[in-house]
Amino acid sequence: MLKKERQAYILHQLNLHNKVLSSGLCEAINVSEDTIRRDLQELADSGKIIKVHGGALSLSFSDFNLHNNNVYGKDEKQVIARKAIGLIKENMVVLTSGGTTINELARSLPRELKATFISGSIPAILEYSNHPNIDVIVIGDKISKNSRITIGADAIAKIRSLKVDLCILGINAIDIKHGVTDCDWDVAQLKKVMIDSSQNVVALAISEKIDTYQPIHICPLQNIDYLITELNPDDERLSAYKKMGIQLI
Amino acid sequence: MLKKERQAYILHQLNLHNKVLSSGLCEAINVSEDTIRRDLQELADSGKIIKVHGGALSLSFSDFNLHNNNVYGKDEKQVIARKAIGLIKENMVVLTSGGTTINELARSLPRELKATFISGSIPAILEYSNHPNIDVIVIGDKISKNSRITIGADAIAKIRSLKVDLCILGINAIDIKHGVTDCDWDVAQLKKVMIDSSQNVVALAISEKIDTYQPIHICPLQNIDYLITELNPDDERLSAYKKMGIQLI
DNA sequence: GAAATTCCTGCAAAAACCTGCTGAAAAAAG
DNA sequence: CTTTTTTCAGCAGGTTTTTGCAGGAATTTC
Repeated sequence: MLKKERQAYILHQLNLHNKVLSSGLCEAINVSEDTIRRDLQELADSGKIIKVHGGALSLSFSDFNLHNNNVYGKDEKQVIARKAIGLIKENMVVLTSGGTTINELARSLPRELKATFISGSIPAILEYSNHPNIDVIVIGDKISKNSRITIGADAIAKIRSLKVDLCILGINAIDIKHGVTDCDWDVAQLKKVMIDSSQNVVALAISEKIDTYQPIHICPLQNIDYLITELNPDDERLSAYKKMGIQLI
Repeated sequence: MLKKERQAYILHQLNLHNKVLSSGLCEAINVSEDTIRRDLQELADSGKIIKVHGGALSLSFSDFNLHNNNVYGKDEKQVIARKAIGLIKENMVVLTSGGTTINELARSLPRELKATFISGSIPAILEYSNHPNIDVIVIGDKISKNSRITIGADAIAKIRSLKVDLCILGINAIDIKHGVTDCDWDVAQLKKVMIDSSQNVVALAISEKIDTYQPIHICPLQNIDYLITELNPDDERLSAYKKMGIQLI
């Protein structure tokens, strides 16, 4: 493994977990601890990381004002992201919505995964396009300031013209009676079309959104193939959804 | 195997695997390691790859952390950005290309400016969408890893359907004889269409790109209305362009 | 305060790099 | 069609980078 490559790997790990251990890295990359130390030293000298005894910390650890750190429920979302990644197979075409859970997913994609991602979410696109093996297709239209995704007739028409393998939605609310619901009309329209254009639909939600609902209807539960939360699939809070035929992960 | 052929092979391998080893290449192509080294050197000089000790990496490796911080010629680009902002009037619709100069422009836009920006450049879009008073319209299509802009037939068709007030291009090379030129075919196509769809065209270039040219033609000097560099408009290096009727800023 | 890590310094071997040179091949000129 | 010029690939040498290791200093932890 080349030096730059190693350092990129370290930075990536650091973005993901906010900390790395020298010991862990030299294990993972299979080089001597001295080499890791020197890499960390270099990265620290160029101001990309904060070196500490035994490893290093990400910069965003200190200035906790930065975007990805104060995401609400970050740990849960990382768990969800990891589970969702398991559903993405080689060379799939995947359509994703916006939202912080999706961003977490985008950031955690393994380097070696080859796939095509289609999205209108600016933060997600940015993450996807950092990945070397992922083709990214952008849904164009006007950007909605709140949600940082493209919305409008063009976006909807474009999505409608697709037929992809997998659709991964970060959802705002789901319950037995109303199905999947949302609070933003434009976003809801988009999600509807995304569901129609996909073979399989995956819903990502942290557990506190389970059994809640919002004013705008997106789809009934029948349209959802997988529901991913940070909970164990056997958790009783999810049993009702299992009965509806949704696969829990 | 010819030189061009070899280099094409290297680029191909690089697109495929994101890294190549000098040793591996000289094995595969069956030439001496020096030859490979010289090829890599050339490709690196023309900015197509990133050369590292032991081989080379694809451009998509350049982590955006590095992108934001040590942009080459950053100070000059900030000067250019400030000048360019002077051309943007209230409620204008502005089409912008990609490139680090444009990113600098996007970052420097005054908070109170109300306008609509249209672009396919991911970093630029991100900056625009941080601004409170700017409407952002995204040109959708597949993302080119090298340039981080959307390219393709959809993007071109979309741009062709527009007619905007101002088009701001970060340009790669300009000289009296060839006009505006570039080294990336896809990018050149986009810029051509952007120029056609705009009332006025502004070219941004740091002075060292003045009087240079690249293989792919974009437009003759007649199509350019304004040329902005970090130099004083009266600088003698620019006088030839003034004579051609281009307004210098 | 002692044991265990981790860190730093210097060193040496291996790998990769650069420079200048040479002869061969291709391109341009006559 | 020949001569000249230019470009190209390989080689020799000397230099730099990278990496792992050893031994001692510094830091953490219990």
